[in-house]
Amino acid sequence: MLRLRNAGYKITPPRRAVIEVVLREGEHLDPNEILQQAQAIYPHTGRATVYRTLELLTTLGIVRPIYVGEHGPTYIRAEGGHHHLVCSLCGAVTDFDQCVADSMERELEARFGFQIRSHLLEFYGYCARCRQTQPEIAAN
Amino acid sequence: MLRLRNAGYKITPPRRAVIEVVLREGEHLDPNEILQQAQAIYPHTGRATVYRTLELLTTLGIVRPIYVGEHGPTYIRAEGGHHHLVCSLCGAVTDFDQCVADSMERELEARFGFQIRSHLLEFYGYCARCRQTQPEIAAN
DNA sequence: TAATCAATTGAGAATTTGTCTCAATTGATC
DNA sequence: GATCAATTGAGACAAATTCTCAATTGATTA
Ligand SMILES: [Mn+2]
Ligand SMILES: [Mn+2]
Ligand SMILES: [Zn+2]
Ligand SMILES: [Zn+2]
Repeated sequence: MLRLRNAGYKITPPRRAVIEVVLREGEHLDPNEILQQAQAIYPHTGRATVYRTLELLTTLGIVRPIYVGEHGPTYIRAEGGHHHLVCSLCGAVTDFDQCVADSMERELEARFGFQIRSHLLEFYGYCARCRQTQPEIAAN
Repeated sequence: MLRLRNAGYKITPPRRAVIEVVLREGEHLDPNEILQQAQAIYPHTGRATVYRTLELLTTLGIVRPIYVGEHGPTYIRAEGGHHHLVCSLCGAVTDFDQCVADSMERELEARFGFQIRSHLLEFYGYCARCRQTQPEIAAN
């Protein structure tokens, strides 16, 4: 909200709604779900505006699209870090906490002149359940 | 290739083509680009087959979709790790080498019964160039 | 508070992506 | 070389995303 205003963008009802929805804790929502939930808050919200707002928020580093599991992109808050264990078979995503990435930020910023705002650390493999049900694949 | 055969799948010309294209070093290609390049190798390659092959390769943990920059999903080889610095403004992706993620694998595997095959570590923020050209946004 | 105006919006059309179907083909095994 | 389930591609279909443009509105100013 403040970030938006500071960057010179207007605060409008549909933008408020989209932001509220996407920043709700623990959500990994696709654009359609975001549209639905935003309309529950501000009924007039249009589809195009949802896409436009997601793009804007991404640009401002407030949300981030992640592509995981079978289908389309999903959006999560960018702030801080996200740490996922992703199953390549069933697409299940498990969050975990402790993360060792912050220790690298300073050096990367110095080396590349990059200003880091957040990160995403994902491990890919096979979840406990898929290892049981489909050992042939997990094995090889 | 061996992974495919071991998992009981046939080795076919379009599959070969898609694999060759996606595994080419440094490529982050979307399905359409993959189709184009695969057709340069094996002209008959069809769109549906590209999608089917990408899904299969993802399932086998050979490639991984990532969602970076403005538009749709992009595919990269999964093997080992990928380490990206992603600019939220211009979408530029810079690779870097040293990574501290491997040190976490053992513990996560033990804790979640998960079999880890690879990882993706991405830092988001603003690249040196965008910090210069659009200080208003990078600032706030 | 009222006027101003560039930014923003939403409906629907248009386009782009991704999925499905099914008859024809083919890789692997024998 | 014969066999057969797996795979393929064309094109229909469906879903996701972007575009267009007239109408509206948030923020700033008088
Ligand atoms: Mn998460
Ligand atoms: Mn890369
Ligand atoms: Zn699983
Ligand atoms: Zn940049």
